[in-house]
Amino acid sequence: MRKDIHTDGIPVLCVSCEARHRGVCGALEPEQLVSLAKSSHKQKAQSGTELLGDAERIDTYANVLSGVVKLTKTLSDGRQQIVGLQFAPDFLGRPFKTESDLNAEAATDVSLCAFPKAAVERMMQASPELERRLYRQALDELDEARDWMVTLGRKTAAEKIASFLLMIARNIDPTADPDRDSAAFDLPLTRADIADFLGLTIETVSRQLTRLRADKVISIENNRHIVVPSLSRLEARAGN
Amino acid sequence: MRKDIHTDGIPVLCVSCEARHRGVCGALEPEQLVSLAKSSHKQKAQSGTELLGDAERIDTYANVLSGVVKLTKTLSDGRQQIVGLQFAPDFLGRPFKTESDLNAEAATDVSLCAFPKAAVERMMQASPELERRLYRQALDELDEARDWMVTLGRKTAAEKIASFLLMIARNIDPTADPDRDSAAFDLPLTRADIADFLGLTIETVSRQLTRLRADKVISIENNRHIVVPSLSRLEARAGN
DNA sequence: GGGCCGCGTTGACCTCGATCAAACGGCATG
DNA sequence: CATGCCGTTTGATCGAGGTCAACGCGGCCC
Repeated sequence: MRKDIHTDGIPVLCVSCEARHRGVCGALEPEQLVSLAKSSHKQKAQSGTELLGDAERIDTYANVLSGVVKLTKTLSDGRQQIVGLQFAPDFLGRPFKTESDLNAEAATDVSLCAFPKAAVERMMQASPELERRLYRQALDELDEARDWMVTLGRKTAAEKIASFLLMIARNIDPTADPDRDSAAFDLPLTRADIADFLGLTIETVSRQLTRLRADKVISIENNRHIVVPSLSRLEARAGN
Repeated sequence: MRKDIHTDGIPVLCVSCEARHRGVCGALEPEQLVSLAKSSHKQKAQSGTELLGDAERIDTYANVLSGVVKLTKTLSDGRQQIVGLQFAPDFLGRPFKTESDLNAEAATDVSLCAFPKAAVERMMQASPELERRLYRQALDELDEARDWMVTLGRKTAAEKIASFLLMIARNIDPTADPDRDSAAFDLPLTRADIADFLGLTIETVSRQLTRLRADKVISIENNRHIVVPSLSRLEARAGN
């Protein structure tokens, strides 16, 4: 499934795009890939780095190769809301707009494959297949955003936490068997980030996590590592 | 601005698409329009009609010609959340998926211009310009969804109501001067719908509306007609 | 007319999650 | 080793918004 295409030793679009029908590889002919590759550069950013500021000009697109990127919006008085999480191999960018209205920040250490905006847009003109791929991702992100609207608007704190853990379990390791009933993973977000994602406070997040632990639905090691013995038992608490 | 193209007397894609860079007209050559027109049919639905059920097969797309369509998601215990509102001239449909995971319902009396899914998808293959138009709308809807996530997750009930009224004022009449400071309109939603949109209860919606009225920020006639003497004063309460 | 229904408002009360405050553990630094 | 910082947990209290209940108003049907 993995398509590591190399040009002059540079790995290009080098993620398993097929996993969730995302990313841009697979949409291009080899010679197009090589052409795009020459304008790309690999990029590392450690946790907390701002990748794109609000009201900043967008001049690059990027493929997330590893790690998690959080998209946030902030009200004038500082209240913050995470409006999206991008996992590998998601594509980071906003076509048809030159200015961003949100912040992109590395939630964990992140590696990216960045392209000049112009190169991607030229390639999009040339390859309807690429444009379609990006269109699909936009629609998938829209579906996800709408699912989260339900969580934000109508679920209790306990249900929000359960839903969040399920979402992470599903996204953090796209190669895992989708039919498995147990999972173990490191949380890519701090309690503060989780709170900003779910529209809660850190205290409530902490309390609900300890409650899930007390009820033996999860176990927690080192504050970050989560073990879920039964995903279905967790799902029963997500309120869907 | 208005492009009413008629074929055999049938008005086709007959809305002013340019208004908000939405809809599909303007993206097609006249002969393509005519071809699509032949497969289309105008459709009226009165308030409350379900246009598309959850888990139903999607076999038509439609352009909203007038009225408002609400997109909802429902949890198993009946809690409901509105995840999108479609105004004229928005396009209603979900490419690349055969099954819906949400409900579409006429919030007001609605008129639609419906197309068979297959016809639109054939046209999309033929016209990259049309696909791009739809891609743009998907990105716009994604931006809107993310804005609402902030509202749902981080704003108070009072701020939610103010934000909602502003959104309606901006969308209900796309021809209005964007720089005006006053507005008057009929609410396209019942109190229950507004509650489902904002993640509140009808009682809270009612209380916050009467509070805005008491503070002379709005006036209300017949429960539905809203007059906003100063949009900027309303905006000051939206908490952005 | 009277009764009913759908929609909206208002009041009294309660609960969930926010707020305020304190303390803990890990880790880096002097 | 003490010190401080950061992320997290836990406890005590408060309040915004939910819940429950009553009532008002207009339209519709008998």
